[in-house]
Amino acid sequence: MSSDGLGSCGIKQGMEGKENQHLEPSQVKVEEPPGGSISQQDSVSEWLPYSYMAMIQFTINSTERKHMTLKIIYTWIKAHFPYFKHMAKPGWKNSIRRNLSLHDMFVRETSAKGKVSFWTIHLSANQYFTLDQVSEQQK
Amino acid sequence: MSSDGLGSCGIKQGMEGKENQHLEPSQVKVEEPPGGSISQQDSVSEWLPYSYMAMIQFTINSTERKHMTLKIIYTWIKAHFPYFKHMAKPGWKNSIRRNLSLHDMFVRETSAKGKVSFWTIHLSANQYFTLDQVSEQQK
DNA sequence: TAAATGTTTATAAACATTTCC
DNA sequence: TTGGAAATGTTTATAAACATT
Ligand SMILES: [Mg+2]
Ligand SMILES: [Mg+2]
Repeated sequence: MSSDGLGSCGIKQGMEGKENQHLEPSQVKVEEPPGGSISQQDSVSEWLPYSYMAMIQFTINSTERKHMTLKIIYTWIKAHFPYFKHMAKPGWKNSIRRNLSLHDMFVRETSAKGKVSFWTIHLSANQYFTLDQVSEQQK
Repeated sequence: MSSDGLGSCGIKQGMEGKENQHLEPSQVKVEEPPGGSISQQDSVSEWLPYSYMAMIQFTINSTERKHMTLKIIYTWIKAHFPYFKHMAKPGWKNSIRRNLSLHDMFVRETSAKGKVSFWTIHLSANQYFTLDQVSEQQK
Protein backbone atom coordinates (compact mmCIF):
# COMPACT_ATOMS: atom_id res chain seq x y z
CA MET A 1 0.00 0.00 0.00
CA SER A 2 1.87 3.05 -1.16
CA SER A 3 0.60 6.17 0.56
CA ASP A 4 2.24 8.85 -1.52
CA GLY A 5 -0.97 9.62 -3.37
CA LEU A 6 0.72 9.38 -6.72
CA GLY A 7 -0.73 6.14 -8.02
CA SER A 8 -2.59 5.82 -11.29
CA CYS A 9 -5.94 7.43 -10.89
CA GLY A 10 -7.94 4.54 -12.25
CA ILE A 11 -10.65 6.50 -14.00
CA LYS A 12 -11.42 5.12 -17.46
CA GLN A 13 -11.94 7.84 -20.00
CA GLY A 14 -14.03 8.22 -23.10
CA MET A 15 -17.23 6.31 -22.42
CA GLU A 16 -18.53 7.54 -19.11
CA GLY A 17 -21.64 9.23 -20.50
CA LYS A 18 -24.90 7.37 -20.25
CA GLU A 19 -25.24 7.48 -24.00
CA ASN A 20 -21.97 5.58 -24.40
CA GLN A 21 -22.28 2.79 -21.89
CA HIS A 22 -23.11 0.13 -24.47
CA LEU A 23 -20.75 0.93 -27.30
CA GLU A 24 -20.33 -1.59 -30.08
CA PRO A 25 -16.84 -3.02 -30.39
CA SER A 26 -16.46 -1.22 -33.70
CA GLN A 27 -16.88 2.05 -31.89
CA VAL A 28 -14.40 1.14 -29.22
CA LYS A 29 -11.48 0.07 -31.40
CA VAL A 30 -10.86 2.85 -33.84
CA GLU A 31 -7.70 2.88 -35.90
CA GLU A 32 -6.41 -0.43 -34.70
CA PRO A 33 -2.86 -0.77 -35.98
CA PRO A 34 -2.49 -3.06 -39.02
CA GLY A 35 0.08 -5.17 -37.18
CA GLY A 36 -2.54 -6.79 -34.97
CA SER A 37 -3.72 -6.22 -31.42
CA ILE A 38 -3.54 -2.91 -29.65
CA SER A 39 -0.10 -2.12 -28.30
CA GLN A 40 0.67 -1.73 -24.64
CA GLN A 41 1.40 1.92 -25.27
CA ASP A 42 -2.00 2.59 -26.78
CA SER A 43 -3.77 0.54 -24.16
CA VAL A 44 -2.18 2.53 -21.39
CA SER A 45 -3.00 5.82 -23.09
CA GLU A 46 -6.72 5.14 -22.74
CA TRP A 47 -6.38 5.98 -19.08
CA LEU A 48 -5.54 9.09 -17.24
CA PRO A 49 -2.13 7.84 -16.07
CA TYR A 50 -1.91 9.82 -12.82
CA SER A 51 -3.99 12.40 -11.07
CA TYR A 52 -3.55 15.92 -12.36
CA MET A 53 -2.01 16.87 -9.02
CA ALA A 54 0.62 14.15 -9.43
CA MET A 55 1.35 15.03 -13.05
CA ILE A 56 1.79 18.69 -12.22
CA GLN A 57 4.27 17.76 -9.50
CA PHE A 58 6.26 15.62 -11.93
CA THR A 59 6.22 18.45 -14.41
CA ILE A 60 7.41 21.23 -12.16
CA ASN A 61 9.97 19.01 -10.45
CA SER A 62 11.49 18.12 -13.83
CA THR A 63 13.20 21.49 -13.93
CA GLU A 64 16.24 22.66 -12.06
CA ARG A 65 14.56 25.75 -10.64
CA LYS A 66 11.28 24.00 -9.78
CA HIS A 67 9.11 26.53 -11.48
CA MET A 68 7.30 26.66 -14.80
CA THR A 69 4.86 28.73 -16.82
CA LEU A 70 1.42 27.32 -17.57
CA LYS A 71 2.21 27.05 -21.25
CA ILE A 72 5.25 24.90 -20.58
CA ILE A 73 3.31 22.74 -18.15
CA TYR A 74 0.85 21.94 -20.94
CA THR A 75 3.71 21.12 -23.29
CA TRP A 76 5.58 18.91 -20.84
CA ILE A 77 2.53 16.87 -19.93
CA LYS A 78 1.50 16.35 -23.53
CA ALA A 79 5.05 15.29 -24.37
CA HIS A 80 5.33 12.78 -21.51
CA PHE A 81 1.91 11.09 -21.44
CA PRO A 82 0.51 9.48 -24.61
CA TYR A 83 -2.97 9.90 -23.19
CA PHE A 84 -2.89 13.61 -23.94
CA LYS A 85 -2.04 13.06 -27.57
CA HIS A 86 -5.04 10.89 -28.34
CA MET A 87 -7.65 10.32 -25.67
CA ALA A 88 -7.78 13.41 -23.54
CA LYS A 89 -11.02 15.33 -23.45
CA PRO A 90 -10.88 18.91 -24.68
CA GLY A 91 -11.14 20.08 -21.08
CA TRP A 92 -7.75 18.75 -19.99
CA LYS A 93 -6.15 22.20 -19.95
CA ASN A 94 -9.05 23.49 -17.89
CA SER A 95 -8.40 20.64 -15.44
CA ILE A 96 -4.74 21.56 -15.15
CA ARG A 97 -5.54 25.19 -14.42
CA ARG A 98 -8.20 24.16 -11.91
CA ASN A 99 -5.73 21.91 -10.08
CA LEU A 100 -3.09 24.64 -9.96
CA SER A 101 -5.58 27.00 -8.36
CA LEU A 102 -7.29 24.51 -6.09
CA HIS A 103 -4.34 22.89 -4.39
CA ASP A 104 -2.47 25.05 -1.93
CA MET A 105 0.71 23.16 -2.76
CA PHE A 106 0.84 24.97 -6.11
CA VAL A 107 1.83 28.58 -5.70
CA ARG A 108 1.97 31.23 -8.36
CA GLU A 109 4.96 33.54 -8.33
CA THR A 110 5.65 36.56 -10.46
CA SER A 111 9.00 37.30 -12.02
CA ALA A 112 11.04 40.14 -10.62
CA LYS A 113 10.11 42.46 -13.46
CA GLY A 114 6.44 41.50 -13.08
CA LYS A 115 4.76 40.28 -16.27
CA VAL A 116 5.55 36.55 -16.39
CA SER A 117 4.05 34.27 -13.76
CA PHE A 118 5.50 30.93 -12.76
CA TRP A 119 3.95 28.03 -10.94
CA THR A 120 5.95 26.55 -8.10
CA ILE A 121 5.43 23.91 -5.43
CA HIS A 122 5.13 25.12 -1.85
CA LEU A 123 8.46 24.31 -0.23
CA SER A 124 7.12 22.50 2.81
CA ALA A 125 4.80 20.44 0.62
CA ASN A 126 7.23 19.41 -2.07
CA GLN A 127 8.46 15.85 -1.78
CA TYR A 128 10.28 16.27 -5.07
CA PHE A 129 8.56 13.37 -6.77
CA THR A 130 9.52 12.95 -10.38
CA LEU A 131 7.99 10.83 -13.10
CA ASP A 132 11.18 8.78 -13.37
CA GLN A 133 11.10 7.91 -9.67
CA VAL A 134 7.51 6.80 -9.74
CA SER A 135 7.82 4.84 -12.98
CA GLU A 136 10.81 3.08 -11.45
CA GLN A 137 8.79 1.92 -8.47
CA GLN A 138 6.31 0.15 -10.73
CA LYS A 139 8.90 -2.24 -12.21
CA MET B 1 -20.17 44.44 -4.61
CA SER B 2 -20.59 42.19 -1.60
CA SER B 3 -17.48 40.20 -0.92
CA ASP B 4 -18.75 37.77 1.66
CA GLY B 5 -19.00 34.94 -0.85
CA LEU B 6 -22.53 34.17 0.20
CA GLY B 7 -24.49 35.41 -2.79
CA SER B 8 -26.84 33.29 -4.84
CA CYS B 9 -24.81 30.91 -6.89
CA GLY B 10 -26.53 31.63 -10.16
CA ILE B 11 -26.46 28.16 -11.65
CA LYS B 12 -29.72 27.19 -13.29
CA GLN B 13 -30.70 23.61 -12.53
CA GLY B 14 -32.62 20.93 -14.31
CA MET B 15 -31.86 21.35 -18.00
CA GLU B 16 -28.14 21.55 -18.29
CA GLY B 17 -27.72 18.21 -20.06
CA LYS B 18 -27.26 18.31 -23.81
CA GLU B 19 -30.35 16.22 -24.26
CA ASN B 20 -32.47 18.81 -22.48
CA GLN B 21 -31.34 22.03 -24.04
CA HIS B 22 -34.37 22.45 -26.28
CA LEU B 23 -37.27 21.47 -24.03
CA GLU B 24 -40.78 22.18 -25.14
CA PRO B 25 -42.67 24.66 -22.96
CA SER B 26 -44.93 21.82 -21.86
CA GLN B 27 -41.93 20.11 -20.37
CA VAL B 28 -40.73 23.21 -18.59
CA LYS B 29 -43.91 24.21 -16.83
CA VAL B 30 -45.11 21.21 -14.96
CA GLU B 31 -47.84 21.53 -12.37
CA GLU B 32 -48.48 25.21 -12.93
CA PRO B 33 -50.79 26.38 -10.16
CA PRO B 34 -54.45 26.84 -11.21
CA GLY B 35 -54.37 30.44 -10.03
CA GLY B 36 -52.28 31.57 -12.97
CA SER B 37 -48.58 32.28 -13.45
CA ILE B 38 -45.85 30.61 -11.51
CA SER B 39 -45.43 32.03 -8.04
CA GLN B 40 -42.30 33.81 -6.88
CA GLN B 41 -41.65 30.95 -4.48
CA ASP B 42 -41.66 28.33 -7.21
CA SER B 43 -39.65 30.49 -9.55
CA VAL B 44 -36.97 30.94 -6.95
CA SER B 45 -36.89 27.25 -6.18
CA GLU B 46 -35.66 26.45 -9.67
CA TRP B 47 -32.30 27.79 -8.66
CA LEU B 48 -29.71 26.65 -6.21
CA PRO B 49 -30.27 29.54 -3.80
CA TYR B 50 -26.76 29.75 -2.35
CA SER B 51 -23.56 27.81 -2.70
CA TYR B 52 -23.41 24.62 -0.67
CA MET B 53 -20.65 26.18 1.42
CA ALA B 54 -22.93 29.11 2.30
CA MET B 55 -25.93 26.91 3.06
CA ILE B 56 -23.90 24.68 5.33
CA GLN B 57 -22.70 27.75 7.24
CA PHE B 58 -26.28 28.98 7.67
CA THR B 59 -27.28 25.54 8.83
CA ILE B 60 -24.62 25.00 11.45
CA ASN B 61 -24.85 28.59 12.67
CA SER B 62 -28.59 28.18 13.24
CA THR B 63 -27.88 26.21 16.40
CA GLU B 64 -26.77 27.46 19.77
CA ARG B 65 -23.79 25.15 19.99
CA LYS B 66 -22.70 25.62 16.36
CA HIS B 67 -22.47 21.96 15.63
CA MET B 68 -24.70 19.46 13.85
CA THR B 69 -24.83 15.89 12.59
CA LEU B 70 -24.93 15.21 8.88
CA LYS B 71 -28.47 13.90 9.09
CA ILE B 72 -29.71 17.11 10.69
CA ILE B 73 -27.86 19.22 8.15
CA TYR B 74 -29.81 17.44 5.39
CA THR B 75 -33.08 18.02 7.24
CA TRP B 76 -32.45 21.70 7.96
CA ILE B 77 -31.50 22.52 4.39
CA LYS B 78 -34.47 20.71 2.93
CA ALA B 79 -36.74 22.53 5.39
CA HIS B 80 -35.38 25.98 4.60
CA PHE B 81 -34.91 25.96 0.84
CA PRO B 82 -37.83 25.02 -1.44
CA TYR B 83 -35.34 24.05 -4.11
CA PHE B 84 -34.52 20.85 -2.24
CA LYS B 85 -38.14 19.79 -2.12
CA HIS B 86 -38.71 19.87 -5.84
CA MET B 87 -35.81 20.62 -8.12
CA ALA B 88 -32.71 19.28 -6.50
CA LYS B 89 -30.83 16.56 -8.32
CA PRO B 90 -30.51 13.24 -6.53
CA GLY B 91 -26.87 14.03 -5.85
CA TRP B 92 -27.52 16.96 -3.53
CA LYS B 93 -26.63 14.95 -0.41
CA ASN B 94 -23.42 13.87 -2.09
CA SER B 95 -22.64 17.53 -2.73
CA ILE B 96 -23.18 18.41 0.90
CA ARG B 97 -20.86 15.65 2.08
CA ARG B 98 -18.26 16.67 -0.50
CA ASN B 99 -18.38 20.29 0.66
CA LEU B 100 -18.02 19.30 4.31
CA SER B 101 -14.92 17.29 3.50
CA LEU B 102 -13.40 19.66 0.98
CA HIS B 103 -13.52 22.95 2.84
CA ASP B 104 -11.16 23.26 5.75
CA MET B 105 -13.61 25.55 7.48
CA PHE B 106 -15.81 22.55 8.20
CA VAL B 107 -14.34 20.37 10.90
CA ARG B 108 -15.61 17.03 12.11
CA GLU B 109 -15.63 16.45 15.85
CA THR B 110 -16.49 13.35 17.76
CA SER B 111 -18.60 13.34 20.87
CA ALA B 112 -16.89 12.62 24.14
CA LYS B 113 -18.19 9.08 24.28
CA GLY B 114 -17.18 8.46 20.66
CA LYS B 115 -19.88 7.22 18.28
CA VAL B 116 -21.65 10.38 17.14
CA SER B 117 -19.78 12.82 14.95
CA PHE B 118 -20.67 16.47 14.62
CA TRP B 119 -19.77 19.00 11.99
CA THR B 120 -18.53 22.36 13.21
CA ILE B 121 -17.11 25.52 11.67
CA HIS B 122 -13.47 26.28 12.34
CA LEU B 123 -13.45 29.02 14.93
CA SER B 124 -11.12 31.40 13.13
CA ALA B 125 -13.10 30.97 9.90
CA ASN B 126 -16.61 31.39 11.26
CA GLN B 127 -18.16 34.75 10.54
CA TYR B 128 -21.41 33.49 12.03
CA PHE B 129 -23.48 34.19 8.96
CA THR B 130 -27.05 33.09 9.26
CA LEU B 131 -29.75 32.77 6.64
CA ASP B 132 -31.82 35.48 8.33
CA GLN B 133 -28.96 37.96 8.15
CA VAL B 134 -28.31 37.34 4.49
CA SER B 135 -31.99 37.35 3.50
CA GLU B 136 -32.34 40.67 5.31
CA GLN B 137 -29.58 42.24 3.23
CA GLN B 138 -31.46 41.47 0.02
CA LYS B 139 -34.49 43.59 0.91
C1' DT C 1 -11.22 43.51 -28.16
C1' DA C 2 -9.92 38.74 -27.81
C1' DA C 3 -7.43 35.07 -25.93
C1' DA C 4 -5.04 33.17 -22.21
C1' DT C 5 -4.78 32.54 -17.57
C1' DG C 6 -6.70 32.07 -12.85
C1' DT C 7 -10.52 31.07 -9.32
C1' DT C 8 -14.46 28.99 -7.69
C1' DT C 9 -18.57 26.03 -7.64
C1' DA C 10 -21.58 22.12 -9.17
C1' DT C 11 -22.09 17.46 -10.26
C1' DA C 12 -20.90 12.56 -10.66
C1' DA C 13 -18.30 9.00 -9.28
C1' DA C 14 -14.81 5.82 -7.18
C1' DC C 15 -13.49 4.36 -3.13
C1' DA C 16 -12.69 3.95 2.06
C1' DT C 17 -14.45 3.94 6.64
C1' DT C 18 -18.01 3.77 10.03
C1' DT C 19 -22.45 2.68 11.65
C1' DC C 20 -26.69 0.20 11.48
C1' DC C 21 -29.68 -3.84 11.11
C1' DT D 1 -21.98 -11.79 17.82
C1' DT D 2 -21.43 -11.20 13.12
C1' DG D 3 -21.97 -10.29 8.27
C1' DG D 4 -23.82 -7.47 4.91
C1' DA D 5 -26.11 -3.17 3.79
C1' DA D 6 -26.46 1.60 4.34
C1' DA D 7 -24.63 5.86 5.77
C1' DT D 8 -20.90 8.74 6.14
C1' DG D 9 -16.40 10.68 4.68
C1' DT D 10 -12.55 11.68 1.20
C1' DT D 11 -10.73 12.54 -3.09
C1' DT D 12 -10.52 13.25 -8.11
C1' DA D 13 -12.45 14.31 -12.80
C1' DT D 14 -15.08 17.15 -15.67
C1' DA D 15 -17.75 21.21 -17.14
C1' DA D 16 -18.79 25.67 -16.56
C1' DA D 17 -19.35 30.52 -14.94
C1' DC D 18 -16.88 34.19 -14.10
C1' DA D 19 -12.83 37.34 -13.12
C1' DT D 20 -8.31 38.94 -14.17
C1' DT D 21 -4.27 39.48 -16.99
MG1 LIG E 1 -2.88 26.80 -5.75
MG1 LIG F 1 -13.61 19.81 5.98
